[in-house]
Amino acid sequence: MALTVYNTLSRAKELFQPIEGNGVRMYVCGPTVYGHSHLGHAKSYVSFDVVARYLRFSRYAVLYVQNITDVGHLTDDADEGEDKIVKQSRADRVHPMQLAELYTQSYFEDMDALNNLRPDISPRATGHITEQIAIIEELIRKDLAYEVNGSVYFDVTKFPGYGKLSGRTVDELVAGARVEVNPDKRDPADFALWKRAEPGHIMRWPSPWGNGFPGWHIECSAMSMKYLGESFDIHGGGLENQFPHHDSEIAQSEGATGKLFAKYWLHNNMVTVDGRKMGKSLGNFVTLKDAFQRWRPEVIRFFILQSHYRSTLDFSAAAVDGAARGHEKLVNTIRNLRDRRRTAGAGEDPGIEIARYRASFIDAMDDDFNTPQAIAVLFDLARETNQRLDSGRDLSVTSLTALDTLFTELAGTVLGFTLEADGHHPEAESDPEGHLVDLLLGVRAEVRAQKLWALSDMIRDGLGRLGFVLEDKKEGTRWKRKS
RNA sequence: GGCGACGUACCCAAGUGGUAAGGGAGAGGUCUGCAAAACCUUUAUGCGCCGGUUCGAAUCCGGCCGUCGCCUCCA
Repeated sequence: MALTVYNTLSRAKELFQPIEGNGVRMYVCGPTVYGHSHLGHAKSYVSFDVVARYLRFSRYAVLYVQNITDVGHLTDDADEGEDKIVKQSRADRVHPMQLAELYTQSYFEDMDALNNLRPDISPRATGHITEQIAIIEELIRKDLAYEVNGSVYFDVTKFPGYGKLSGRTVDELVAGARVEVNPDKRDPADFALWKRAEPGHIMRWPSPWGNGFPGWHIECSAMSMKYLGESFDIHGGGLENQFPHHDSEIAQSEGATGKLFAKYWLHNNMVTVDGRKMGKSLGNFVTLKDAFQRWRPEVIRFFILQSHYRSTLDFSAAAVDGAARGHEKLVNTIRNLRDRRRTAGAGEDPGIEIARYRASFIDAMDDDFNTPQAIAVLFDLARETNQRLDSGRDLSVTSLTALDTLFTELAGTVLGFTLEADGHHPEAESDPEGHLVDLLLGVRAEVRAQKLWALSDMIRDGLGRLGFVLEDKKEGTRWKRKS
């Protein structure tokens, strides 16, 4: 089977085929940095991280660009529209660039914690004003845009396909318009490419139309085409950005170049709370920094990947707790496997069909990145692995290593899980706390040899209260930190 | 009003024509001094409701009910 992806442009799953050879050029709409990232951001960027990881696993040469929007994201398109970063920076009494810097760093911190690989390029919108102006000039030259009072608007009536991504027509847009019509616009559906800066507006750049700042949509066109070329393979982003953002990107880019902009459009669905979208408007969002207080970042990642990227994911503490237990089961399996391998010799082969599991996993991922299905394969593999480990048979170090490699490849390389227990790593023991626990366990082993169970349980309960979980095995006692 | 999704067990969640994955929780059991971990058994004659097509439908078609998203900013 080959990789198929759901393309929003055709509203169907299509066979994935890069425009040129083996290279995949991929652009994903990054965050507007005026606040800490929340679970919704995590779903989007974990999803596309897995897309990039899986493409690389499938031997494509991926160039992944994800922008940082640090200017120009208007609260609306009317003249009252305000730059969200400017607005927040005024509230916080800091320079807009200071605010953008703070939340850019916060964003990377959170994404690193989630084990998302860094994009190959993370361009900033403010660093690409020249490129944005160039596109706007080209659009004016082609009569697809017009200047009014120092602002420039895209004329949607001149671009016949406007709305093709979201399946809208200009007529429908006008009929349902909820925004007061800006008198500068020729058509109510026209959108801003460049806005005149009012006196006192800090974020401003010189342009052929006077001092101003870029509109929201143009930065993605500028940065994607600069680094990926006029036509590239994948454009990703959140579902809610289909319109107007992505339709406008298509109009600007294809209007300027006359070429296909992006071949495949991938959109991830929303995180909901009690069935309602988690977002800034409703104020019902959970920041990642808060979530990480309660759950390990890897658990959040696991929770996200247990649903499909195109499905909504309903957040509740109970649901994440459930995911945490499932995640722990996989962690325990890896631990069981590695513990056994340390003492294994030239035993027998357990007869687990590694190739079959690998193929099932790939089938799932090939089907539009079906990570819930892929994780189900991992659970099946985990059950069979534990069965063999419990069977009492003497398993060979070779076969155990092969299983470990399989887990590391599928769960680790592709899905981005380390699946390491948070605690005892006998090979690399350098933390004093660990040595103290080991010391206590040595004492407890003596106590247990004398069958002084009350004393033994006292140590176990006491360590339990301090956050250490003990497991008495035939080979000795094992411990880990509570997750 | 327009456009688009979704509704699967107590919870989360796959499954787009062939007789309901996986995880959590619950119940019972094996192992254990007891736990923990792991394993085994078990938990939806049914996939919002009503019709239709078909040998066969959670999956296709029609209607209805409900929830949500987009049409202003949001991943």
